[in-house]
Amino acid sequence: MENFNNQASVLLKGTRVCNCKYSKCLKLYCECFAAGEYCIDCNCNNCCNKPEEEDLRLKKIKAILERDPQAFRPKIPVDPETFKSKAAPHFKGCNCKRTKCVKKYCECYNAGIPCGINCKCSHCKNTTDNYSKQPPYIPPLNEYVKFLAEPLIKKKDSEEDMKSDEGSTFSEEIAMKSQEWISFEKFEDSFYGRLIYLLNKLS
DNA sequence: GAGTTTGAAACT
DNA sequence: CAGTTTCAAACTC
Repeated sequence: MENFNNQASVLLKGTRVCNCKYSKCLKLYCECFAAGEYCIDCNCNNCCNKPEEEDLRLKKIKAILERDPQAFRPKIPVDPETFKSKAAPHFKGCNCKRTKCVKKYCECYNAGIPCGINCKCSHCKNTTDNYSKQPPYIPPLNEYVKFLAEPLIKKKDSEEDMKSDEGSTFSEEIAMKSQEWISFEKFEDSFYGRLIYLLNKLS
């Protein structure tokens, strides 16, 4: 936990730059906010996604998580070594209707991954045969996100959504994941570590 | 660079 | 939870 808090104390900034005008960078529309990062050197207006507005920022994060405990879970599997998406399905899937998933409006196409079983798109051309045979992508829960999301899920969801807790333990679930997820889990550890650290400051 | 299109996120 | 609105990025001209 010590190491994890040290990680959390530094909100690493990626290469993204947002241009938000109306969201104050406190909604998931903002790429930086959605990634759990402060806006640094962005082109945004009235930005509140910065250390000076931390109280407001944390309230917004908490409100979003109340609505959807998975909201800040990375939707695209990312290899932290290369920062490139891995060949696994988008967590939520896309819902493209007009672009056939061959333009960057499509989150899957934009991430360089084919659409998969999680997608609800129409007339999709962003597919591969191999890919459609893959099982559903269920992002791994690490100890951090379990700590964060469990109370929210309990409050929000029905008993059937909780049954995985009764069955296989968290560590067993992780053990069942294929080797390719390991680097992604490390990525999540870092991301959720920061997030939970911030949430702890709220309570 | 301005205006349009698009689909995720947010809201009702 | 389905329909609508808001939003910022992608795209077109």
